[in-house]
Amino acid sequence: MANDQSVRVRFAPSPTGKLHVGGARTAIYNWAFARANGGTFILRIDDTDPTRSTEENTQIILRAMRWLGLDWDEGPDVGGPYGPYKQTDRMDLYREAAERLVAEGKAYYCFCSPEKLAADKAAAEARHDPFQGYQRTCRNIDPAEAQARVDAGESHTIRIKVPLDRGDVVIHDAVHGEVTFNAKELDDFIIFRSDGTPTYNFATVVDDAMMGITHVIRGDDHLSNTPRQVMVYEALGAPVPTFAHISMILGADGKKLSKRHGATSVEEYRDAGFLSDAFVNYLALLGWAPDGETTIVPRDVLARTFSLEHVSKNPSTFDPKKLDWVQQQYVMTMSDADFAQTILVPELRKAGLEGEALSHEAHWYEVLASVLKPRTTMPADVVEKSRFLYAGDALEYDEKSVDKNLRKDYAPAALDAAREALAAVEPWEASAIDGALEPLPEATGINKRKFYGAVRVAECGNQVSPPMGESLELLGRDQVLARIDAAKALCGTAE
RNA sequence: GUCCCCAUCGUCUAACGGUCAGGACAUCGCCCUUUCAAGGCGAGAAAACGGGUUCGAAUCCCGUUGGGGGCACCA
Repeated sequence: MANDQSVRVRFAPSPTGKLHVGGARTAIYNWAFARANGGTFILRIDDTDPTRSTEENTQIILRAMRWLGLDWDEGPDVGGPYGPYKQTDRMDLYREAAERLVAEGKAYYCFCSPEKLAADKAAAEARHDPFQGYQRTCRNIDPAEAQARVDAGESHTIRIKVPLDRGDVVIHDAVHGEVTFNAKELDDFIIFRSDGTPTYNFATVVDDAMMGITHVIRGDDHLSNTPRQVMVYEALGAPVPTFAHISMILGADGKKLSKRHGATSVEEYRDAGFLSDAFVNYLALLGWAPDGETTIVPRDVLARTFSLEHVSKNPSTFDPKKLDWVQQQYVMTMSDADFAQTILVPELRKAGLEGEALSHEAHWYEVLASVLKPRTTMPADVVEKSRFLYAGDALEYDEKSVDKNLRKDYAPAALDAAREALAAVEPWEASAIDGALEPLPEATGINKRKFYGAVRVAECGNQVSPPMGESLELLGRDQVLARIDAAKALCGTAE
């Protein structure tokens, strides 16, 4: 067993599906709690349900955890002193633990058939018995006789023997406080199935006990299982860890988050282009608040300041709009070079606008990054906003924009003035370009909005575009002048 | 049925017996402005209900209602 000084926590997903947002938040809290307390974060794969667990899902979960940036100190791939870290590799341990409990009289063999169990339960229901658990039929079979029946090959399960004098079970939950379960509710539940595999409530506790887990941070849905698990800890003679049951994550309709609410798995958010920092930030703050003000908590701050005291008891609704906002906050803190390298260029390549060999110098992408950054939430947003830069002479004009900005009597004069000024700008860079254009509306007597509107549509093909100076700088003087010439032809069609 | 959990703006939340119930997202308005953003300023918006306890309750207690979860040889 681990020494009881240091914090040891674990995240133990079942590989029966992808890692979903609720699980991700549980993982984040466990990780952050370990880091904030100088403890150990363990990843364990709870795959005792062989029919639903797959190796593929395990790999998907590991990949998702890595993407989230939640590094684990012990786990299936990195090993550790308390391995193995996959329940299917620990079957012998469960068997030994169960047999030890039987030998110590803390568990017993049960030979009741599923049919008898069902009948007992129906009878209890019929007489409105408040106790609907196992009737303890096999509890008093003589151990020697029971062993003989087992040896003879009779089908059996193993049940925990809840002490008759065990009083109410009181759980000290770090987020819920004291939770009391009535002793009468406890029944002698099955810890080992007739097929020789352990049940979840048993395997988990054996693992948590053997791995020296000090704090069990998990979903609310396990709260009602906790007294059962406490029985196992006590039978095992192991210290009961501190529990922290965190609430569930709901969809906008207040129902448990599911497919019909949209993306539910971590990898869907990754594929959509969310920054893992932003995603972790958002999830961490869904149900945890360091104070009433803070909205941005970078991962390293989370790892330093997370505490269970501030975890909320109420279920929280997943709000995609706020996730978007957090994402944008993170995007805006990126440097131009970083944005260019990690978001802009990859997206341009994905869209086929750039090939493996880049068409411009690094500086060009940084200028583009600087204007696109405050206009970007998702990485893919940059593509449409950059397209005009790659159109060359085949620029597509937005019909409505042309109508409103070029097919006007003032447009030719505006374009002529702009062309003359732009032909002479030195050096060819944003501030000089803006400086050269700036006096022209007044000089030509054309309203500012109209003037810039004409130039904008001529250069970008649309009345909505990134800022003028940078756009023209990126286009290059030759292309800028060529587009003005091309646009003048469009002006001619004015009525 | 039974046990357990939960209940502050639309959403995430702050406060931990005394505040005009604060912040953030979203919404709306204004400002900035050559478009779109970004940014700045501002507005509307909350204690589920009913009883107690207390000089005083969002905060403590009880009940009701409403949501959620467990009660499996699922995890």
